[in-house]
Amino acid sequence: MEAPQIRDLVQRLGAAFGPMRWWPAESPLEVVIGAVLTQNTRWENVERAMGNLRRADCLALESLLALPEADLGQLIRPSGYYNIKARRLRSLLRFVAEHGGIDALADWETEPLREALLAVHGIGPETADDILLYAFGRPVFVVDAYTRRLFGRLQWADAKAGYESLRGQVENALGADAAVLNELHALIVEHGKRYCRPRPRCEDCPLAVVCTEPLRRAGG
DNA sequence: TACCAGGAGAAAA
DNA sequence: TTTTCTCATGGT
Repeated sequence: MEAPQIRDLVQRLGAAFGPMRWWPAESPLEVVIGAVLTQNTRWENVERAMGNLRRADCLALESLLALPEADLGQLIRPSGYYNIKARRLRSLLRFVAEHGGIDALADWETEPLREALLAVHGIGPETADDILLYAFGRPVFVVDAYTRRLFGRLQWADAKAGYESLRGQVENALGADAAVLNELHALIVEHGKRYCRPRPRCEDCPLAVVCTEPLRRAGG
């Protein structure tokens, strides 16, 4: 994977799809919530769960933490894994509350904040980086299933490449530019949704990437 | 019916 | 240390 290739990818996908303006949320707290709910789950199902929270007037830190875990689980049920996600979400929200809320965390340096997020139960590297990039505007790249699949098909990285390796390569190539890293990840997801899943449409793909390998879960 | 989705942690090997 | 299993709803 070379820097000019990655910059070219941003250019081509940007020309094909236009600006993405991610993350699809109304506030940093909604980014935090959505980052947990979208773990291994279609975004459409996350939206159903977010809708339930909104209708229950539970999109604020205090109201969410006031909910019993079982009740929270029922509200987020459409996003799947609802028992696990209710616990993870409460762990994350407690972390936010204990450190003074979203605005207070915004004052943290990126690396300490990343380490602290990773120490929260249920927050792995992808979820932490979603939060860093889309809630706090930090220059980190999010490596997700779409990214692994596309980079694999472009033969830029083998399927076993580690999360930090891929993240580092992209960040080194594009520099510490949150706006560009934001756009690239959003464009990769858009590409995946339009041309890879649920049904491959390689004939229309602006990257001319062909789905050669079976459509199995890539990496982990 | 079977498979899959913008992961992460626990358990098993 | 690495691999496998588990969690779960909703769409195709």
